[in-house]
Amino acid sequence: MPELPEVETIVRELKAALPGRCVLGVRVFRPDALGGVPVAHFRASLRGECFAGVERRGKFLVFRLTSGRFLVGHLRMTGKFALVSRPARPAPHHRVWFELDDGSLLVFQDLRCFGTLALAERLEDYPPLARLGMEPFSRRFTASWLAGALAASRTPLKHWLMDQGRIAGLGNIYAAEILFAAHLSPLRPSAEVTGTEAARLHRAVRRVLRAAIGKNGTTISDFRRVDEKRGEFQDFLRVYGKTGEPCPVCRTPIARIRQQQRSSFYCPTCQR
DNA sequence: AGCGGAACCTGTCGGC
DNA sequence: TGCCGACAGGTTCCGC
Repeated sequence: MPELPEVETIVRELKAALPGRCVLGVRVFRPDALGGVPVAHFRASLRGECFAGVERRGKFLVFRLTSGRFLVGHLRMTGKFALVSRPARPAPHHRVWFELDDGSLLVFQDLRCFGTLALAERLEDYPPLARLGMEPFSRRFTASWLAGALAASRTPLKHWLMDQGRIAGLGNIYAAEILFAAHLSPLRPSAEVTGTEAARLHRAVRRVLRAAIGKNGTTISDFRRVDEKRGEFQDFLRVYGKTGEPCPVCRTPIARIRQQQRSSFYCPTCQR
């Protein structure tokens, strides 16, 4: 589910509600969400903690706690955070409850159980975060940086864009949409991208992500915002999931291929 | 360096 | 109706 725009949407909504709230209690219904950390330790560490802030790094959610420590979450395919009033019992996919001091509940739920929660003393000590590459909205993400980074690899563009160690936050949907916007084939070896094309790709990355954030992300089947509302960017997708439908620019049927065990969607005419 | 495959786990959908 | 395979927004690890 969640790529950068969906995580950004959730972070913005949590940021509006969570800072200042404190954790009265933690209930863990699915211990494997904790990446091997013993449940007792996780609960004891968080009880009494207060939220100071919520940020996004790549597709990770970073909860800054008043003690100076961090709770770091990754939603993988089907994870969600929701702020709800406390139900009598956990819903089927509820994994962890954080009971807050205003009577509300921060719920981590995850149908497929790929998502993770972790505690970190310092962010740089948490390897999954340390491995991440460039933030697309960082000032250091420039067309010339992109051109140089692309030149260093021959991997196909689609795969290149989804490599979190290069640019952090792009997944299968937005890699496809960005390549369509940039008129570049997902199959193109990254080192063969010219300077002009790299500049086009750079603009497309920011333009597509900004548009998707503006529409609160993409809900294909089960992405939900913090308040259970759906995103709206699915109505603006141009190639993702559109196999056989006419390209919005040239009417060529959108093609679907397999790359790195993932589906890629593109227009064979517009994207070269 | 880069690729294919498998693994983690659950649910849905289409075909027969 | 039922069974079976394919597929799903992600990441990591292993072998070639």
